[in-house]
Amino acid sequence: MSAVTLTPRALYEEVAELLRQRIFSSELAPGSWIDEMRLAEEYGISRTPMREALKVLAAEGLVTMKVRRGAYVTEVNDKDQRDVYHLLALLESDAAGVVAQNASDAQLQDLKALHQELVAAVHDTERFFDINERFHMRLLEIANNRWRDQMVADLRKVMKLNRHNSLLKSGRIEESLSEHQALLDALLARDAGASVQRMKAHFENGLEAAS
Amino acid sequence: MSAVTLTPRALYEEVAELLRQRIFSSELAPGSWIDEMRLAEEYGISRTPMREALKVLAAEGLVTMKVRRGAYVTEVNDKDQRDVYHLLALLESDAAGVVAQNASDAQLQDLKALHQELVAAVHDTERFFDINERFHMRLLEIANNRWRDQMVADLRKVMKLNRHNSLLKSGRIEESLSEHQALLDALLARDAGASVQRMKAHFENGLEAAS
DNA sequence: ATTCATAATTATTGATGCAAAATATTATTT
DNA sequence: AAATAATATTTTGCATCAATAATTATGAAT
Repeated sequence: MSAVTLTPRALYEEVAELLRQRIFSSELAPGSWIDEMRLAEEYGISRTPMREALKVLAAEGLVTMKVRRGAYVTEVNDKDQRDVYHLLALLESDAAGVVAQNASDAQLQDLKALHQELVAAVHDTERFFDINERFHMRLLEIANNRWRDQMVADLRKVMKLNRHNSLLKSGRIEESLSEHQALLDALLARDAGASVQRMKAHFENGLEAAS
Repeated sequence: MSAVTLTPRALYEEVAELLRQRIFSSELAPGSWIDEMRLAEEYGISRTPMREALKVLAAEGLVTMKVRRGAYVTEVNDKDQRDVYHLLALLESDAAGVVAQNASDAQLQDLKALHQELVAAVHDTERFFDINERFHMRLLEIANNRWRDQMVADLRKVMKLNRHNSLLKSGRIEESLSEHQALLDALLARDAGASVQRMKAHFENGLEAAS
């Protein structure tokens, strides 16, 4: 009869997540106006948590607020796409350098294990993307800078706004894998400079593929 | 007699700015609970815009929301301080590299002019800090990446939380000036690599001084 | 006397209502 | 017929109100 605490997160957090889904699925198209009242009714909630959710998304860069004109889904043009990519490359390659220098042997082995999972999933696209994401996240986690984690998370969300989505096109799996291998080698050799360069190269190739 | 309400910003934006001031002045101390009702009464507003303002600050990292426990001023320990500094150095030094490569001659002259103002203000601490800030902002503006601008702005706000505040201690004005000079030289020579290194050095020295 | 449970108080979170502002539409005048 | 002004409708934004959850204090039982 346990009346479970049905409030793991606040309502506005819950709503923010729902809105993210609809934005990423292009159900809410970039540039389009967000009818907060309509959505609130649809979800069966009031406008207050809806507006708070919109402000959270605005902080993440997914929506932009115009004074007295409400919320709009952020439009990312090609330049924005490149700019965000540039920053992701910068932040993650720096993280790679930090990991090469400071990670424990156990942590490096952890990354190696993840990479081997990646190799095994080379023919399962879905799974490959998933593990790839986990590899990058694990690396950031080891780099141990919560402020960077937050920024990378936000940038990755913005990245998903673009139609040529994907930090990884399906045609690029083999190349991506060999780039990962090269990165892992540099990390295991504890070569910070090489790790930074390899990660940067990994992103630059990714951007080219996305254009 | 035009009592124009002239709403440049929404009320919650206005309130957010007021709260920032009180946080930076340590009137609202790190770790302390923010009594939203009391503050709303004090400002003579309702709790709705106050709560929206708090969510904006939460997005910036200045306050942290705890579920069903309200808002707390973010505590930044020494590691956080170093982490944020590290990211600022990374982002701004990258910006310096971009400027060295892509800025127009007129834009570089603009920076040079600002630097000369800086030299002239060497004995006016207040003014020196102000112009220094403008130099960094101008450089970012020229680097022309709005996502980075947003991140740097947020990081600088968080930086101000710490008691050993200052991206620039007053005892370090002369050193800081010569570092700026070296940076400017690299920029004018359009040497991207050197520009990155000089900016990074500038920050690393700053961190040392702050510890 | 100490611990556990229950009740009360306090503060956050969600809903509803109202006013102001902006935009669009219609009517009137040139 | 076109342009400008006025009105009406739509929507944001702020305030008030109600309910839920958490913490603290008090009382009872071991």
